[in-house]
Amino acid sequence: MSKQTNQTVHEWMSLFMHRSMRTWGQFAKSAGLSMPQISILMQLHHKGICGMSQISEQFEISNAAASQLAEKLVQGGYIERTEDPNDRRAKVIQLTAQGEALIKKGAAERHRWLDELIKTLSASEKEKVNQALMILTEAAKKLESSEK
Amino acid sequence: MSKQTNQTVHEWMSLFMHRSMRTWGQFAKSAGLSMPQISILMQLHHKGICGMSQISEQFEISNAAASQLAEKLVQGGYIERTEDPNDRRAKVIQLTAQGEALIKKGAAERHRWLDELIKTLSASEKEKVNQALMILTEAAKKLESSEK
DNA sequence: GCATAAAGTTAAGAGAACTTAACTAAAAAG
DNA sequence: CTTTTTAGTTAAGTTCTCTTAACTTTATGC
Repeated sequence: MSKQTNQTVHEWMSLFMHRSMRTWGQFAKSAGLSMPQISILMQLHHKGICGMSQISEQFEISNAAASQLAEKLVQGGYIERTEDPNDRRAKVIQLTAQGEALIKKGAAERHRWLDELIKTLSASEKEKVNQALMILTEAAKKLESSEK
Repeated sequence: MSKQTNQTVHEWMSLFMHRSMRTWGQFAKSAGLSMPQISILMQLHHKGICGMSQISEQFEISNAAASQLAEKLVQGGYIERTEDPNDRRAKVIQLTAQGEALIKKGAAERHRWLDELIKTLSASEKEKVNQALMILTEAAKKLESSEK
């Protein structure tokens, strides 16, 4: 049964990923940003606030590269870069209101397809999907916090 | 209730996307390929076979760009480019065995996290997730075929 | 305190992905 | 059959990312 579930999850994931990656690429282009830039904004949306080193670790790029990407995002008004009060060598970055708005808009575009999908479901199917994804989200959050 | 389901789906999706995008980036780097290159391989994995024009449309790049990317993938042995027998102007590309293997390996790496996630679920939770994702996958396939 | 390590920035240059423009070859239109 | 359109490639040049190396500033180890 577990084998079965893995299979189902993988299939859904492939389908979903394929679609989402294209959508993000198109959105990035329309916003005039590159994928690496969008990725950093997404990371900040997810984490809230981040040190520069965390960025370079997460994306496996050098500090220099992270610094340069951040600089462009600061120039564009998407993020704010401030000194870490606990360690004056370190800088922390976070989304500005503009950056937050951009990511939300991108998410909304990606959501459109899912919403279309959900519309085609019956009420009981919706309920099943709802429950299942709540279970998965909960489990993912637990796993993530235990990883750290 | 529909509102609720949308909300749940969006939350799961954000979490999942954030993780998957990083994983793909890391995989691409470890394979010595760029994201655009990996994206094309994924597209081919999904569609099976593709004309050049379809590539440039899907990724919203010029024909020239698609052609250059394809050339590199041919050089690398990941795809095969042949003349379309129905239209000798056109070329079609498809994954080689090597390209197929690469994409499968990447998928497997991304699946690892999901499998960990599923392991933490109870049997009844697994069953719920299984059913729900089967519903979604089915709906997505229907939607996709009706779009064309 | 002084040497060493760590966080980040800057500069220079390599490499990749685009674009436009010019071109080749085949199909469609007339 | 000639003209025009379509599919794709090639070339030149631009922009962006990323790396290494040199540097600044702050923290840490002894």
